[in-house]
Amino acid sequence: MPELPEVETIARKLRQGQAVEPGFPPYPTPLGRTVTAVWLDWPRAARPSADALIHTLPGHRIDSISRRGKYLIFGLHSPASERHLLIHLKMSGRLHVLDADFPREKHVHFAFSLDNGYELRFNDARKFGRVYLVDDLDAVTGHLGPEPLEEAFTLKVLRSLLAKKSGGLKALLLDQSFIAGIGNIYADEALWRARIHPLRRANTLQDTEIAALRRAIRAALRDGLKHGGAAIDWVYPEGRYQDHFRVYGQVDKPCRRCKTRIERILVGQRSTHFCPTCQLPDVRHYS
DNA sequence: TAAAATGTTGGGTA
DNA sequence: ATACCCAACATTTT
Repeated sequence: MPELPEVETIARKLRQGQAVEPGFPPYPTPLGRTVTAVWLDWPRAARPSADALIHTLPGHRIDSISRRGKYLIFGLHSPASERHLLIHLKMSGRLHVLDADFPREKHVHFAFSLDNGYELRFNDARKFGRVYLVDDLDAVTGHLGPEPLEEAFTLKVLRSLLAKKSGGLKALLLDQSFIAGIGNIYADEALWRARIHPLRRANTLQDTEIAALRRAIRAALRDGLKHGGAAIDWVYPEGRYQDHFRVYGQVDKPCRRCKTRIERILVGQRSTHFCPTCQLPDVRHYS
């Protein structure tokens, strides 16, 4: 579900003890708290296993909350070695910190009891989400491409990444090993900002287009972050970025640059929205 | 009722 | 190896 801006927003709110979603009460930050017990009712989501989480996690203190790509990372205090709890929200995952006395909602599948009477709960209606307990972070996040908002994501880096790929750009932007954190919304928004057609082949971009794409990706993600992410429906009912979409879900609405009606096509089973005028396909270079 | 949904993975094919 | 397609995962919502 959530993409980079939404996951980053969740990480920030968890660190600060702010309600992740409207209607939920504030809570003390889980930072510095020790996990005292693990409850779960959907073992298939646990990696390497439900047993590993239940037996290993209690006693560990949460020392940091961060993000890599769309993964939330809880850094655990572990004198001997590094240890991390990672959560991928996939399509419908939500995180709440609530008083342990507060009844667990229907779709809560993991509850991490903390030493202050609160629980970190993973609510996941579609059950696509995953929870990992690992020593080596790279075992989970090692395959991810660069973080698009970091300094290291330079024009040079993007240029060399694109040069190796001959497929269409939309599919490539959704590939987490290419760039980490972009999903269906921000891929479409970035391509519109860059004025590049979603089916344009990656290795046919001119240098000015590569620069535009890099700026567009960063601008779309930053804009999303600025608005607290996008709330599409019940899945992530927080954020206002949905009020600023240029193309995502804007079928038949006028393009804000040229007034052409926004179109929707299917690319690799995913809805793809674009302006057929501003993002004109270059007949020599698109698939 | 059918279709679609902010995501990933694994299998098959060329 | 790369690209591309499809099914699968499981549930809710329109």
